[in-house]
Amino acid sequence: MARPSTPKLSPVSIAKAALKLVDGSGEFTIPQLAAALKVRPSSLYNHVGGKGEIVELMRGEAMSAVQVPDSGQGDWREVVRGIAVTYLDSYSRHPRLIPLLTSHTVRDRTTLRVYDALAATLAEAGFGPAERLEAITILDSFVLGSALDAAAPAVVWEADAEASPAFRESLDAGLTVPDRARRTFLAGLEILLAGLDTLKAGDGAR
Amino acid sequence: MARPSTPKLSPVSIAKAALKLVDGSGEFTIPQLAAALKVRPSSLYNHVGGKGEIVELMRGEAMSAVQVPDSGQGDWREVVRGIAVTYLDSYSRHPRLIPLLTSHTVRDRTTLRVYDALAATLAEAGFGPAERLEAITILDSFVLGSALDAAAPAVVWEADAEASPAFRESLDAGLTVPDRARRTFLAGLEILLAGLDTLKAGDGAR
DNA sequence: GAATAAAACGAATGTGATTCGTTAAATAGT
DNA sequence: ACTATTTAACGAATCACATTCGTTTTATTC
Repeated sequence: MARPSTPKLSPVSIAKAALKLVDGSGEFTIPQLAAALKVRPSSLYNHVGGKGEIVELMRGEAMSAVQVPDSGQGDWREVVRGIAVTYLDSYSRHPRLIPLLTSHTVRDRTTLRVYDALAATLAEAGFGPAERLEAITILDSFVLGSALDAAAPAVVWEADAEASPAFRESLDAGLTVPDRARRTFLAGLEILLAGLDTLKAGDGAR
Repeated sequence: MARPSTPKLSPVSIAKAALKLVDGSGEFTIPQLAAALKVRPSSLYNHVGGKGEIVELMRGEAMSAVQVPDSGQGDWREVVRGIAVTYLDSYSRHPRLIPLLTSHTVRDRTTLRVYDALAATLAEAGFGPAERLEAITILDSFVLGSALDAAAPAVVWEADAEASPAFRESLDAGLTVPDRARRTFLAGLEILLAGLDTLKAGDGAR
């Protein structure tokens, strides 16, 4: 009952268990988590600093899958598209986690690596410094927003009695589409990729 | 001490006080809120159902500023642009509120009105039902993501030692730009507006 | 003017996050 | 091998928060 031969806990195992809870119910509590790990709540504090740190560990766990290409061969659009899709996918694997992450958006190593890769790719494609930042911000906003939308659809997905005909009709037509969120994301991404050139031609740092 | 001549509370006053707390510290608790209103915590429950409902009221309060045009005169881009900008602005007035909203799905009149207006405008512009939903989702994702980015800057706004040259250069060039977040949002919005036509030409309901 | 509803309060409950002291097992140092 | 130290579990205790309930007093309604 005191110290076991082989530790029952570790930061990673805690993060994984917490992630499973969040995937299931959208939230987690320390007692729940402890129960899932067959441990008393206080035991967790021998491995992690607190609930906030557990959230950070979950972020790391969810982002660990993101791989960025070695940079710069082929069309820049190809590279950026690949990064954006991977990025969204790793969010989408744990949709209910996203609301927890948005509370204190700390950027970790993985995320920074993504920005570096994007910046390098865009630089090579002829984007100036300020234009790069603009392009990255736009892409990032869209990915994050899309992930959020997939997690907790901004629209009530039932045709309310109060919705206008034009809108209800859209809901009826759109909701049957499988993989809707992802398809829509891809469509939006294409539009952005096609249009980012205008930044280049534009006024630079303004 | 019992029932006062003139009520000290109302749903709106509660929402406003809560909004003030959130604007300040990014969160709010019932005791805090009660203290700010010079009232005991339990008194709040005579006016609102619980903390979740207070969050919904805050959403309504933040959205109350959004005005949607009567629909359909002038270029649809003009109308959509106007809605998107107002939408972002009302989020941006209360940046720290956004994380609280993302947990919960929307059921708010005001917000629904915005979607209705968008749907009507796009319908008139020749977008089919499914295409409308796609366009709305894309725009909404971008606005929400941009608001989040403005709230808690996605990038660590100091050139980390670890950042690549291409990225650091971008930071140096971009961070001096005043009103950066908003300008970038407008640039991205233009790209989306210019590109949404491709959805129309596209495959419709697929 | 009596009955009812509204709006404040205080007390109490239940749960969650966190801290601390204790204990026993593993590990390191000699 | 023996001792000292660290590690990792536990239980008890604390504090804060969200919420409920019963009570009281004041408005409002009939």
